[in-house]
Amino acid sequence: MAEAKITSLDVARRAGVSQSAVSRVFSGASASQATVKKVRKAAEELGYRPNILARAMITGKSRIIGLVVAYLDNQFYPIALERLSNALQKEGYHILVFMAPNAEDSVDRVMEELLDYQVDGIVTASVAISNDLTARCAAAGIPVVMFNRGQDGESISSVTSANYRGGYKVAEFLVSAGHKHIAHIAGWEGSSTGRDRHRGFADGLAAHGLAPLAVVEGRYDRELATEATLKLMSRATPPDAIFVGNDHMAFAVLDTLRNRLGLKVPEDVAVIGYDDVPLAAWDAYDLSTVRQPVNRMVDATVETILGKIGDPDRPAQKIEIDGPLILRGTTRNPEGRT
Amino acid sequence: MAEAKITSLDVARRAGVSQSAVSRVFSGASASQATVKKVRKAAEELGYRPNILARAMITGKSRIIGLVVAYLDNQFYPIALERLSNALQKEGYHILVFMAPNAEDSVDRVMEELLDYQVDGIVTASVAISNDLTARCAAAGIPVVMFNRGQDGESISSVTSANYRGGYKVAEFLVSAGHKHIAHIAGWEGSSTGRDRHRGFADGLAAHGLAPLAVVEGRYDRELATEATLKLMSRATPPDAIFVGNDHMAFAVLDTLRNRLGLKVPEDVAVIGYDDVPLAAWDAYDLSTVRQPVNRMVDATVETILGKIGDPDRPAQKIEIDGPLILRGTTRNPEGRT
DNA sequence: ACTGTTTTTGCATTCGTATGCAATAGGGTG
DNA sequence: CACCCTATTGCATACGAATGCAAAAACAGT
Repeated sequence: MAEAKITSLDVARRAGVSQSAVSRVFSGASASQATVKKVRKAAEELGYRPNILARAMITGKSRIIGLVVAYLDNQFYPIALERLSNALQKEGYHILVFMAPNAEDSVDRVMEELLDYQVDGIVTASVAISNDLTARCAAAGIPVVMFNRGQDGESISSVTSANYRGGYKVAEFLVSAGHKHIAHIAGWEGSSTGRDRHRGFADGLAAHGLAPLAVVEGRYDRELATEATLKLMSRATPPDAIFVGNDHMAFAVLDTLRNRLGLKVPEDVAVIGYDDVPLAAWDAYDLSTVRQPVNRMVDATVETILGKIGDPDRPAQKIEIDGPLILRGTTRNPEGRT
Repeated sequence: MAEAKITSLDVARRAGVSQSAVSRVFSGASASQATVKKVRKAAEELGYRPNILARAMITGKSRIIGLVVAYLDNQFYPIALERLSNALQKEGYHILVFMAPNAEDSVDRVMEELLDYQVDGIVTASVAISNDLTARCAAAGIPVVMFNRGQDGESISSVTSANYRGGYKVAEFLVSAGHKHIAHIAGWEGSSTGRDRHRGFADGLAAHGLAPLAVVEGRYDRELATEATLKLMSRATPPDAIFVGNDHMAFAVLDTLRNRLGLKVPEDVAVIGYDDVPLAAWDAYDLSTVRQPVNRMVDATVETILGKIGDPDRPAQKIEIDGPLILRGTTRNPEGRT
């Protein structure tokens, strides 16, 4: 059990050079061919690898990005995480994960811990952060990007899909398909994402002189979505179409409609979700939905955060990426449309 | 824009004590009531928080656990990750995520990077590691726990469910339900998990004088599972029951049977999966499956890794946790059984 | 060959915190 | 009040790598 801690000094000695030479070889600074070769050889033989933490202390760059996320049971997030991690890994960064139990202030507490780790940047997913915290991060010079969530204020970057337009598209489509009684099981009014989809949807209906038959908040939760569905369908005039705030809830809605209520989708009720997670394309659900282009959202997130790390003066950006309506089996197509 | 880096020295000056005093207050060493109060106050006012990386350099403990994982689209893993992260967070540890693109040697490369971060321990999920690497970690004194995967050799800890028994149970159940032509869409013979389930299953059938009708490797992949299903069902004698290596594939199998082939489950074919991910309980699939008790597996993982961090001499443990067969709608019950 | 220029190199210091050691203060006892 | 023991405190150093600076070496030009 050789508790071998091999340091740059060990390598230096073996290669017959100074510690600084070793450092320069491994941090890509200038060094002569000869030393590079000697150092590489010695390092190889000793199994030396630079200590990232020590390096971080000097340079002030830890090459760690903190990710704050509330839950991973909605398939959208693990997939985003996977992509994000891969993309960052390619740039030499890694993700330190922090779960933020939904409570509001827990996010702040968790973010403080995050700062203790001297992360180079923070990505928050499906989570809101206090202005106080935002300011703290800005003061500490740590870029923050909100993923799939926006927030007021100039200073904070965010990457979302075009939620307002998405909601609007859904409304237009459902109207054009001849639906008259259109309900909405909303996400959560406390989230920009949910609000924007809702607003776009309502405006889209209004443009055709309609209004939502009813709006119930589902808070991105299966249970609540199930209840909402039951409630909606037991109305005197039940909806003939339901726009659901995200796919995760839409699956619960479909389960409820088909199995619990024995209804036909889309004949009795049409359903449209939001996200287009992989599961939406599986036969069992075959859900029509608005796609959030995860890859492009992730790319934009990486680009934004790394950009800001590289140039702290870069202003905050609010990026919105448009995604198409994906029509599958839970909607019926309007006349003359494919 | 006050690029404020507040250090323990700043706090010390403001509190009128030495830097060591501040350090002792924050690292829980002994200090008088008076100093603790003064330091706390000064720290509060300045917004001081200890720099974990600097601390890590001295103590050699980073309070970071590396997680190596290959993919997150099988719901089992994000959920395990969520639980794991929460459990570790409670103990003051955090997870640094490394995606290991499936290729064999990429795991090793990724683990090397991991070591650069001076992690206190490593958890690998659904991934195998070379003996060389195992040795390196042992030499560096870094505990490794394999989650949901075992490996030969004394020196490496692992936490799995009782896969052999699980496979065995499935066989017994299917036999008792009167099935005669039982096929297996296996996981991956390169994984202990897949092998054990397969072996248990085969032995279980053998105990009743039966043998699998056919075994096809699905490699935990939807596409392959779909192909396998088509292939199985086009045989002269198609199976009347299929045991699928995990739920993720089983969903593809169900989609194929029901939608593509128009068959009835369980009337025409019964299906049993493995894992019991949340989705298995959703109405659209309602999949009978063997439960892997994620919570207990995660608890065992945390306990093992932290235990080994606390006491490096603790021997490696191979923990197996038994999980029940969960009967839902994709199997028909044998006579006289609930 | 000599001077001027550029590249390489080593020395010494730095990052922010923890900790062994010695000095000091505090507290109790007779 | 002297004495001893213990609890606190500050000083100085260490962790491992990066970097400014100056010395040394390599190179170029005439």
